[in-house]
Amino acid sequence: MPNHLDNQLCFLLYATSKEIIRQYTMLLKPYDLTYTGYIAILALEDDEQITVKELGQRLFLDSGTLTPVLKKLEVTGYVRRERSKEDERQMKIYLTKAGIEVRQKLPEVSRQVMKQTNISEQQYMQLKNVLQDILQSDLPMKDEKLGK
Amino acid sequence: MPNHLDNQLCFLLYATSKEIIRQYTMLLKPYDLTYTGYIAILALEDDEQITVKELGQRLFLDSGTLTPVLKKLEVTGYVRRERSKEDERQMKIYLTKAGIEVRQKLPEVSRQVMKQTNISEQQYMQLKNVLQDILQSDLPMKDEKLGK
DNA sequence: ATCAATTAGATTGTACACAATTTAATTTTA
DNA sequence: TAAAATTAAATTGTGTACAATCTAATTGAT
Repeated sequence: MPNHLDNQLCFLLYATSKEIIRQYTMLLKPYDLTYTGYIAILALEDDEQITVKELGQRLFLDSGTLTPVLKKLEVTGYVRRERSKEDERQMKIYLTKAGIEVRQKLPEVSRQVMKQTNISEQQYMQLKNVLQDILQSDLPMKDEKLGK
Repeated sequence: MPNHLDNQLCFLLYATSKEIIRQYTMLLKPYDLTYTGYIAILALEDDEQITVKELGQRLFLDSGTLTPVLKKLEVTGYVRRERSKEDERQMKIYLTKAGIEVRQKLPEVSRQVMKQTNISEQQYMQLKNVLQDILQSDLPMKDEKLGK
């Protein structure tokens, strides 16, 4: 880690996040899942039907990212997508039986990656707390010109 | 933050990293810089000529990502790229005068983003230490099948 | 010196990420 | 209630990421 990047917290976050996601990506390949598909499946409850919008809020992703991911998960057989009858604009997303089954195996993947990072329980909690703080410190959105 | 993602440290890292990079991206637009271009410029020293490979090691990026970024920085006028005379395979990258100038303005961008995240000095240091630990805990590479 | 291995960077292909636009459906309002 | 505004999802366009392949240059081993 060199020179001016030394004190860049953002760069550390960015690089660490990428490294860890690479670990997940490798371990998820046998399930035919990418990291994005993985978090989408984790975000769905067993008997829940949610819209793309709500899923996007949980994952901090928009329809531009989610639509192709969900289409691929549908082809793979882990989710189904159905036009809502109450509001035809909405797509209802839900896990298939295969989706529920694969999700049960996923905690093992996560455990394995965490083991590799080799961080202590204390560090884990510190990290979690700080990150949650930052994420909740509602940062400005792209159209957030004038203060509310 | 919902259900099974609750305890996912990786997801927190991923989401926080994206949010902060979004802040940078907005503030970097006036300089015609993306976040990737920004870290590339930060990684270059004033009178240094480094290869794409070495820059990639500093940034955890490969030539597939860096080549187009560096070409764009060249068009914008912040860096120059020259074939090395000692080894024609290598490209030597270095900052132009404009690149050196813009880099001097960049700490202000970083300061502004950090201010928005609103984390304490103590949290900043905690975060930095843990992330450095993880990043240095050399995680397996893609071809790292057999030990050692 | 020659041919095989290695290396650097570029290119290709796949998969996000996200802004901006589009389309269709729903809601609001005059 | 008809037109205007809003909304949800999809689409389009740009810019990463990264694996895999390719090309050209260099190094190594005979």
